[in-house]
Amino acid sequence: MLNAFPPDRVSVSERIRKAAIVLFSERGYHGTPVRALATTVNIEAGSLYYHIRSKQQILFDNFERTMDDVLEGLRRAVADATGPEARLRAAVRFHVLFHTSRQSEAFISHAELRALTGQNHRRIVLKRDRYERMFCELLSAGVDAGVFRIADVKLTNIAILTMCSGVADWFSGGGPLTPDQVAEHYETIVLRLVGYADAAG
Amino acid sequence: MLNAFPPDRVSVSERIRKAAIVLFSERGYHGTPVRALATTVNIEAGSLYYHIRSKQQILFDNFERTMDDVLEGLRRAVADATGPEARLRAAVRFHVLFHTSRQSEAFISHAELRALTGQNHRRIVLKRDRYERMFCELLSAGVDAGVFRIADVKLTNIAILTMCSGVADWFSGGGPLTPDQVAEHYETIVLRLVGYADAAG
DNA sequence: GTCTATAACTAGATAGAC
DNA sequence: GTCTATCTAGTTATAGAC
Repeated sequence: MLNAFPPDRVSVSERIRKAAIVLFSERGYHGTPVRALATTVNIEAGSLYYHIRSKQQILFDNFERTMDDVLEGLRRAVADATGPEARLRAAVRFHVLFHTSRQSEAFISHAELRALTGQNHRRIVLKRDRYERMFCELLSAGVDAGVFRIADVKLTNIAILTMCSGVADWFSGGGPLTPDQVAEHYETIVLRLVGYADAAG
Repeated sequence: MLNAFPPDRVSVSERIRKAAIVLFSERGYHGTPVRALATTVNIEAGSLYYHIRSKQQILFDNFERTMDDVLEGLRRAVADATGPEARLRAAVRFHVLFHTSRQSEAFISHAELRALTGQNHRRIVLKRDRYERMFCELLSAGVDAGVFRIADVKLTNIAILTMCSGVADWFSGGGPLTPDQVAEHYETIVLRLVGYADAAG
């Protein structure tokens, strides 16, 4: 049987990227020496710099990729759904599944935001704000349509987002629940907390 | 008018502790050199070690103090309340107010858990687990009494806790809402998401 | 109780051989 | 494309003068 991508065909750059995701999520950016990255990909520290510009650049590239993917993913998820309930469900489902399937990257994307410097930090914060606004508009739409009862939309939005992003903190693939089951529960929970009329759960 | 504690009566140890809370929350434990602590309290780096054992000890002491206070606070908060609804309300209220009034400490207590070493880490995780169990029992009590409808108590518990702890991430004293108002909103949100019958909000 | 000086080590990053 | 060697700077922590 053909295998188009045997393990040793994976580029060193890609292996560095993956190693950084694991190490940054486990020990934090400042807690991870570049030598630890080098050891993980079985090269010497000096050799890393043939592939990377700086440690900060690895972090920023990971942020940008993750933010772009989550923004695009949310856009697609809600585009397929009609009506405030279905659209919010789709958004929560997507958000939760993203935070289980790309758990470490998602985790880094809020835990290590402080570690981004200057312009890097500003650029990522802008993308995060865009994501929050997209989510917030789903709530407002439901309120305007009279199907959600929300006292403070911005507060409820951030409450929902921190709750759903928290999945990246505690989810375990070896745990009792599959990503799908977690997503299902969170859909119910979120619909309840926005006061959706038919949210029996 | 007498002032029993003029600013310069505050011990250096105490000023180091406070400085660490601010710096660790802003830059992270690994992102904060001990020299930054020294600068903040206007002494030289070497002088710090007359007051502290190690940087790690500062972090651990802060964790232990914060965890002890939050555990004791939760115990008192629910002790004053009767019935599942009132007890859960009191718990959420306390949790949110703790995360606004002692925002930086609370923030560190989940953001920097990874930075604790060996036995320090294990001891704090045990306390965190105790807190989670105390909270979880409030949910179970409501389910047993037939006033909460919860499909998965453990999942709902962690969803609530991550949501409420998230307040330490985004709350701003200069923002539009007072701590009391945030607590009020969160009480409503939580009662809704546990399916409390009378949770009109 | 704070200082200066420094030990002992680690950090991120570069240079040049191969 | 990876190596070794190294630079410069920064790290936590200690020692001994004052």
